Amino acid sequence: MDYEEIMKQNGLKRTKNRFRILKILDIGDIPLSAGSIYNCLKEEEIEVSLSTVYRTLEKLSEMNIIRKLTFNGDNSTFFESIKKGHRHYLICLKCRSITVLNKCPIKGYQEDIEKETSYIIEGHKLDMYGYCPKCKDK
Amino acid sequence: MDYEEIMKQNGLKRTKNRFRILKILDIGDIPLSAGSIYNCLKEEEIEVSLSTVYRTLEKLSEMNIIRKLTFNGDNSTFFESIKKGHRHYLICLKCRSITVLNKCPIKGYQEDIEKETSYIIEGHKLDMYGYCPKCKDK
DNA sequence: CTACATGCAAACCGTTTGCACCCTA
DNA sequence: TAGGGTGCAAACGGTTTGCATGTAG
Repeated sequence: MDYEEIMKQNGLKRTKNRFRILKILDIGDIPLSAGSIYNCLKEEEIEVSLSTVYRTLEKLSEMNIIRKLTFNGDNSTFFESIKKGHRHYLICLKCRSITVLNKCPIKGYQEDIEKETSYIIEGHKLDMYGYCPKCKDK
Repeated sequence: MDYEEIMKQNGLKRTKNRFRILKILDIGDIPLSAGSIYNCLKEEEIEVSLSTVYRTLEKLSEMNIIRKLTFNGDNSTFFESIKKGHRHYLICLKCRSITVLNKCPIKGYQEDIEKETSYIIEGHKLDMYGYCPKCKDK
C-alpha cells in the first residue's frame, strides 16, 4: 500500500508538504532530524515552517509510515522511512556521522527474552558506537 | 579503584552531594534520570539543586564512573553506574518501565562490523521495546 | 463549505550557564 | 586561602501548542 492510500485511510489530506517530506526521507539513506529536513526543504527553496515539519513527522509516525529514533549523545530525534526496513546504526562518537548496518545479529534473542520476561516484544534497537575512519586517526 | 581514588586523581573534591548521588546510582538497579535522582534526594530530605545534580552527573560521566543512556521515546537522559557492567534494557512502550537484561547476544558481531567498516568500535547499545506483563492485557 | 493543514509567535521542558557565595583540601 | 562546588535565576535548544488563516476534498 502506498503513501496516498495510507493517508486517505487515516483521513489525512495529501498535501505538497507531506509528499516533500516523505520524498526527502525516501531518498536519504540515513536517519534525519526535523531540523535537517527543514534545511533540505529550504535548500530546495520550499517554504515550510518548522512546526509543520514537526507536525508532519508526528502524523507520519503515528501512521507507521516513518519511525522515530534517538541515539546516545544526541539531543534531537531522528526520523527515517519504514521502507528502509529493519536496520542498525554505527555512530561516530566524534563527528556524529551515522552509518547504516544491514546485518542483524539478534534473531533468536528476541524470542528468548519474550519467554523469560513475559513481555510482548515489538522490536529492538541496536546501535554501535565508535570512531569512523576519518576521525580515528586524529 | 574506588570512587574516592578516581575523584582524587581527577582533581575533583569529594563532596557529600557527589557521594549521595553515586550511592543512589549504586543502589538502584535501573537507569535513572537527573530529575528522578533529584527527587530521591528530596525524599531523603537532602537539599541539592537540580543544577548540581546535572553538573555532578556530567563530571561523573566524564570520569567514566557512570554512563549516559537515552531511549527511543523518552525525552530525558538516563544515568547508571559503570559498576552495573554491560547490560541491555527492555522498555515498556506503555508505562515506560525499564527492565534490565543481562544476556548479551552480540559477541562476534562487533568484530565483524569493525572489519567491515574500518571503524574502531567502542561499544554497542541494544534495547528491546514491547509491552510488560501489566500493560499487555489492557 | 467544512475539516484538516499551516505559519507565526509564544509556551514548554529538560538541560546548561553566569555569577555570587560556600567549602574542601 | 585558593580553586573547585553550589544555589539561584536566567538562558538555551529542541519540540509543542494556540490561534487565526489557508487549502484540499
